[in-house]
Amino acid sequence: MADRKPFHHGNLRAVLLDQAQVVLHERGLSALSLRELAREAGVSHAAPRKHFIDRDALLDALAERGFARLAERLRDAAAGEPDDFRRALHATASAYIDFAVAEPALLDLMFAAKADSPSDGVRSAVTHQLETLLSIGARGVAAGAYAEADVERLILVLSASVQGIGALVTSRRITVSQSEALIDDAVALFLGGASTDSWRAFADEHPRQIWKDAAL
Amino acid sequence: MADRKPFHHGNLRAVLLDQAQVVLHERGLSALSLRELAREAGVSHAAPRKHFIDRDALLDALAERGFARLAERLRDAAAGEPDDFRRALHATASAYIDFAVAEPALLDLMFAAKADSPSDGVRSAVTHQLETLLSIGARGVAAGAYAEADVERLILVLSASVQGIGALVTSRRITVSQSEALIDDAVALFLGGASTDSWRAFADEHPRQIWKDAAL
DNA sequence: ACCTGAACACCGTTCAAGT
DNA sequence: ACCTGAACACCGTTCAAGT
Repeated sequence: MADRKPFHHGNLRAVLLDQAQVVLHERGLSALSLRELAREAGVSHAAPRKHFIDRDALLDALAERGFARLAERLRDAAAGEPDDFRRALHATASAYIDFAVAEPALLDLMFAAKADSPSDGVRSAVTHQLETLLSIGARGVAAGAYAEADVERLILVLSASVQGIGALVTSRRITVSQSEALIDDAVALFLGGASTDSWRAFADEHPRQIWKDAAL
Repeated sequence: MADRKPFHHGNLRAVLLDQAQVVLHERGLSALSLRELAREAGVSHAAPRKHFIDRDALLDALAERGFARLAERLRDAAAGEPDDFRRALHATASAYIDFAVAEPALLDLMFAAKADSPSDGVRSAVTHQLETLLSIGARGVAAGAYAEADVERLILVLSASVQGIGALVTSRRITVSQSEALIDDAVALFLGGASTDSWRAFADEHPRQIWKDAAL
C-alpha cells in the first residue's frame, strides 16, 4: 500500500541525527558509524554524504544539538527556583551533572579537543548556552551576591568548575553522590568568595574586558 | 652488521607506547591505529596483541602515563614557589593549563567518559596525582588559608575548576590568554571563599567523610 | 614467550552513474 | 537535488602456525 520511496525526501538528515544520538547514548562514540546509520535508515552508505561531508560533520551536529538540549535544561532548572538565588544556582549545577550522568558520551563530544575552530553551528549553540548561563548569573546581582561587572567572569569560573566536576563523574573518578557533595561545596565556595572584600579588591585590580569578543 | 631481529626482545611495549604518544600529540586520537604502530615498529600487525589486548588497553596505558607526567609537572610547578602559597597554587593551575594546551588529545583521553570502571593502572596513576595535589593543598593549612579538615574537598573543587578551564581551552571555547585570566580569577575566588565565615559554617554543617574510600 | 600471515568483518571516502 | 553501487585503502580482531 504505502510507497516507501519518498520516506527520506528531505528529512534524511534528521533521521540520521536522531539515530546517531541513540547510538551515542547506548553504545558510545566508537560504535557510531555512518555506514550503520545509513543501513538503519534504509539508504545506501553514500547517501549521508549529501547531509554530512564526513563523520566529523555529523559529530559537530550532534554536539550542537547537545548544547541546545543542555541549555534548555539549565534554564528550566534555574526557573524552578525563582525565589532563592542560591537554590537556583545549585539546581542549575545539579542539572548539569544530571546531564553528564545521562549522556556521558555526548558531553565528551561537546568538549572534545578540536584541532580547528568550532563550526558556526557549534559556536552559536555555545554562545546561546553562555547567554543562558549569564542570564541566570544576572539574578545574583539583584540578589546582592556580587557586582554586575563581575557576572561574566564569575559565571565562567563556576561553569568551568561544574564542567570539571562533570568530567570527574563521566570518567568514573568520583561517584554520583560524591559529585553532589562537590557541587554543594563549589556553590558555597563560589558565593562565599564572590562576596568577600578580597575578591572585590582583586576584581577591581584586574578588570577583564576580553569576554565580549571571545571565541565563545 | 647489526642484527635487527632481537630489537624487540621485551621492549616492544615501550616502543609502541612511545610512538602512540607521538601520534596522539601530532595527529590526534582518531589517527591512532594499532596497525600503523606495528608497521612503524617493524613488527606484524598482530604482534601488539601480546602487550595490549585491544585498542582500549593501549589508550588506558597512554592515559596512565599522562597522569604520571601531569602529576610530575604539577609537583614541580608548586615546588618552584616554596615561599608563597598563593603563587604556588597559581603556578600549579597554570602548569595544568600548559599541559592541556600542549597535549589536548591526551588530556581528552585521560578524562574520556568510560562505560566501565578505570583499569588498575589508571586508578593508581589517578590516586598518585590526587595525592600530589593534596600535598600541595596541605601547604594552605600551614599558610593559614583554610582548615586541615577541608583540604580534600577544597582541593577537589579547585582541581575540578582547573580541569574545566582546561576543557574550555582544548575545545576552543576560550583562548589561552582568556584561560590565564580565568585561572587568576578561580584562584582568587577559591582562596577568598575558603577563608570566609560563611564557608566555615557551611563546611561544619556538611562534613564529608566519603573521599577516603573514593573510586579516585 | 613472542611473533607471523592469512582471513573475517567491518570502516570512511570517492566518484561515475542513475532518477 | 538526492541517491546508488562499485571501488579503494584502510581498520580491529582472531587464530593456526612458526621459532
